[in-house]
Amino acid sequence: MKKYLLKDLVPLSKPSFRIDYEKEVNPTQLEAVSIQDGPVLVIAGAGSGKTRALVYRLARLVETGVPPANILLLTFTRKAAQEMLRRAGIMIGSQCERIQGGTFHSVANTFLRKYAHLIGYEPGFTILDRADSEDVINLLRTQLMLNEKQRRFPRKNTISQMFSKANNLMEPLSQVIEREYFHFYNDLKDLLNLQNLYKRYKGLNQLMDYDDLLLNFKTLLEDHLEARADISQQFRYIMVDEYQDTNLPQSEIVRLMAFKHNNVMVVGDDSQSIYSFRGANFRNIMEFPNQFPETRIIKLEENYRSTQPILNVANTIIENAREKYTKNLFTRKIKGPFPIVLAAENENYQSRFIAQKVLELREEGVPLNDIAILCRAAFHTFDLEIELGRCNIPYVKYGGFKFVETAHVKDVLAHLRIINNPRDSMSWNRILMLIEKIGPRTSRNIIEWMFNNHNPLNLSNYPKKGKFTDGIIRLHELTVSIAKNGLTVTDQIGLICRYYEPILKNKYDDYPKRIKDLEHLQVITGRYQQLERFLSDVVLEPPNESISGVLPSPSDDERLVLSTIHSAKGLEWNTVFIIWALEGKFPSNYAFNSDEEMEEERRLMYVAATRAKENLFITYPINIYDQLSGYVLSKPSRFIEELSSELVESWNLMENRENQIFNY
DNA sequence: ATAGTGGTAGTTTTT
DNA sequence: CTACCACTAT
Repeated sequence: MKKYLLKDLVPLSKPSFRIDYEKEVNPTQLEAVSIQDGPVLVIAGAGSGKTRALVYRLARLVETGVPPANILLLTFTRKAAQEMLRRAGIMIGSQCERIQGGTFHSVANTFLRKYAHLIGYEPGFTILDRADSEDVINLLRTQLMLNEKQRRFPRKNTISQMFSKANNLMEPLSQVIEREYFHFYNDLKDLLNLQNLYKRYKGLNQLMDYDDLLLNFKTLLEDHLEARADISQQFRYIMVDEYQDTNLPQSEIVRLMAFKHNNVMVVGDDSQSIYSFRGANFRNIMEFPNQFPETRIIKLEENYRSTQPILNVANTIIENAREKYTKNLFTRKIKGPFPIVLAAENENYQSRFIAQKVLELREEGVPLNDIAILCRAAFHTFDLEIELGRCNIPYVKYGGFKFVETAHVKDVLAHLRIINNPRDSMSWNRILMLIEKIGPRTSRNIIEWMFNNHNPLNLSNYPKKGKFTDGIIRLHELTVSIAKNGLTVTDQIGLICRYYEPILKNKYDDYPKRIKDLEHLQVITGRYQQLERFLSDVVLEPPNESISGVLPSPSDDERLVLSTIHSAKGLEWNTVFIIWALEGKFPSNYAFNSDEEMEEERRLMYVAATRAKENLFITYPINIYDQLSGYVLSKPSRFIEELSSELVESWNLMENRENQIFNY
């Protein structure tokens, strides 16, 4: 008798997917992708396809029937979130856009406005960026007359860093000062006083700084069960990218948001932790399984990005770390050019080398936007930018000063802020001081008068007259005209600019450039219907490009990338140049105080090196006089000195009449 | 008393 | 390029 084999039943519970996950991701990635419930920790080395894993998991969750609105994706920038959602959307169709995504700060902002009343705030509160909060601190410091003392009181940005460190580590200020700012320990009393005053000021004026967004959100979740339950139910699946760079308040927020279900997947790489100045600690990632007991841990170690010679360099850099990390990268791309280390005589030679090499690479077919110049600090590229300008090489710069941080843009924004939040006396102060004959004293008098007895927006009644009276009346007319209903944000900015332009021309010699910036700002507002949304976004998700990149034709998309290493996180290029690999620059002078900081510099170098796919150039100028330390810097970065000659090729720069570069 | 100005020194990394 | 201080002008 013939036997006929009956196949196993296809289990009903196994849904059929449109995407063939087995084919699209490797077995380890698949494991991460297909876990649906419970806490998961993915340790993902550089270039190991962690974004891919996240994107496929998003798609898979949606395919199994999880409503997109119930998924939250927390990333470092909104751009990263949007990119992942876009990719997931392409695979499975449109509904992915309903997945919520963004930074901790932007999610906190959304819910703090929704539940503002629960923690004693109005939904229209103003968010302070770093410069704003420094301004407030400065104002209060002057009022306490702390800067008139004989002894040296810390500067405003130092104070703000102290406060922020205390918030992000959730430690008392005294402890932070004792450990990291011991030389100011004598001022502890005044600093504590100032800290209290600062808190009170923010409460009275409906202000929150970056840290408040996190801490107030955490408090909201802790103290208000109904809010916590709402939020936890809404986000039944939470994913967090770059988990090694989250700090204590952030990990608490994750824990609280997930309290109903514990469906949390975090992805990170302990050897890429580069934000300890913001309170992040790479050991936190190891704490995750303690916070969520049933955690499954998955390690992604195969690198799909770089060639073996580049990985050899990267692995060596990280192997020399004091503390051992959890993995070692390998790749199947065995062959590739050796990374090149190049010493230049001075900074300008370094710049000229890069410009020339970039043009050569372009000739060979590498598009400009597949080449990046990475630096430790944004100002390290100043000389290079001049050289690129001379050679007509278009570029974008990421990191460093942003255009929303420039004085003229802040001035205009301050006028908008008082419409949205009339109690924001920091912005009032800023715009009043722009009026002629109004300085700190008069500004303070006016603000006190406004808040004590009168409607803040009715400025023109200010009883005291002076040379400034005309100016006050004009400001009042402006506030009335922009507060009218039915105006778009763009209209409002237009009115402000008309009022502000004469002031601007008076204040700056380079006003034509600044007027262009303001026009650019007006264009950006075209996307916004709500003033409040615009004001939050400007602080939380500012256009990442620095000033210099904004102006030259943005339509031209083939541009060389200049970026700080911090801003290069998560990105990759065919060719990467790491510049200023010099003791004192990279590692930075500031890192010589402690081992921990030096180790972070090392991880920074690791991050930089692992951005490269094919070509890696590490360059440094020698014999540079550093005004800051008073030393001549001439030692190549320790991270480069450690690399043996089998790992890298050394080049020397020589000049001949044609300025050609020869292999040494 | 308060506003405005000019000179000098110090400049990391980001939400 | 900005912060801070000292000085001058009103």
